[in-house]
Amino acid sequence: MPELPEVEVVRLFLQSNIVGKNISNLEIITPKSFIGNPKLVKGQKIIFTSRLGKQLSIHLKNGSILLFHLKMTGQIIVLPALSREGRKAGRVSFGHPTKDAFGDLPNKSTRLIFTFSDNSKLFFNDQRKFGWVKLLSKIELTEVQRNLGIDILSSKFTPNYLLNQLKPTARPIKAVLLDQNKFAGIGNIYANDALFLAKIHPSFPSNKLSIKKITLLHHFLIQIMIDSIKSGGSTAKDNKYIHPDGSTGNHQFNFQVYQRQNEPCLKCKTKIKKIKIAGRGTFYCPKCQKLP
DNA sequence: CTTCTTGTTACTGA
DNA sequence: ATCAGTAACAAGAA
Repeated sequence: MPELPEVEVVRLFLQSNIVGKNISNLEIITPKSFIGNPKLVKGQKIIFTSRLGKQLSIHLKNGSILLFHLKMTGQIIVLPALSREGRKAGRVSFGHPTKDAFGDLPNKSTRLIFTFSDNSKLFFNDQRKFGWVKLLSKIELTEVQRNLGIDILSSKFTPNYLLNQLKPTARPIKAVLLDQNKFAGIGNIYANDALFLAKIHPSFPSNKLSIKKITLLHHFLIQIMIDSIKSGGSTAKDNKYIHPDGSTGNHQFNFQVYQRQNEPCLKCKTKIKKIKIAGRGTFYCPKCQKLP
């Protein structure tokens, strides 16, 4: 569920809240969630964060990188050294379950716990265990990300790049937009809504789009990512996305067609349809997004 | 009980 | 070899 905007909102939070901290401990509750040698993160200082598509990097002092992929239900939650109760009582919460907006932590979905030297903590929660954290060298990071396409917010994502990626295939445009090897960061929410904004039918053959439509699509893809980041990302139905402080995003209130099947189109009142493309739920307005 | 959902990868078949 | 479709993964909701 977390797509480019959600991962970017999390990154911005981490950039201003955990950079400079030292990792004093890493507790692995679910082994499959962590790939690498956990001993190598201990004592490491966090230098900066970065993001490519849906992947979030935390760069450590020794040059290695903690790479996060939240997949569908991953969460990153940062708790200050003192819990709310702890602050009230003047006690340190260390060693005890910590209560907050999201309930007790660690909880059933907690897979990893990073503890910092100031006793604040970072929890990696992931209900379905599809997400992961990898400890990588710079070379390994390059290798892992070698096949990822251009990030939508990169200056290299130009109308011409979009055109070149759409040209070689007649697959439905929506399926092509979801291909992370072509474009890093687009997921189901923003693929559906960007196509609506550009008035393109999700089944339209990728290689048959006009230059005009491609230019429009390029504009709206960037626009929707920026708008969503400003709104704190999308906390949707059945979506586990929250900010690291436990608050929710607000872009779900701006959904155009995503998860709005049978509701009226915001532009023409026509009932939004739901179909399946490449095995994924696909939402569109049959009047605003016509096939030729 | 079964079916559906999601992002990504591995696999399968054309 | 290349491309496209789908099972698999996990857990919970409907």
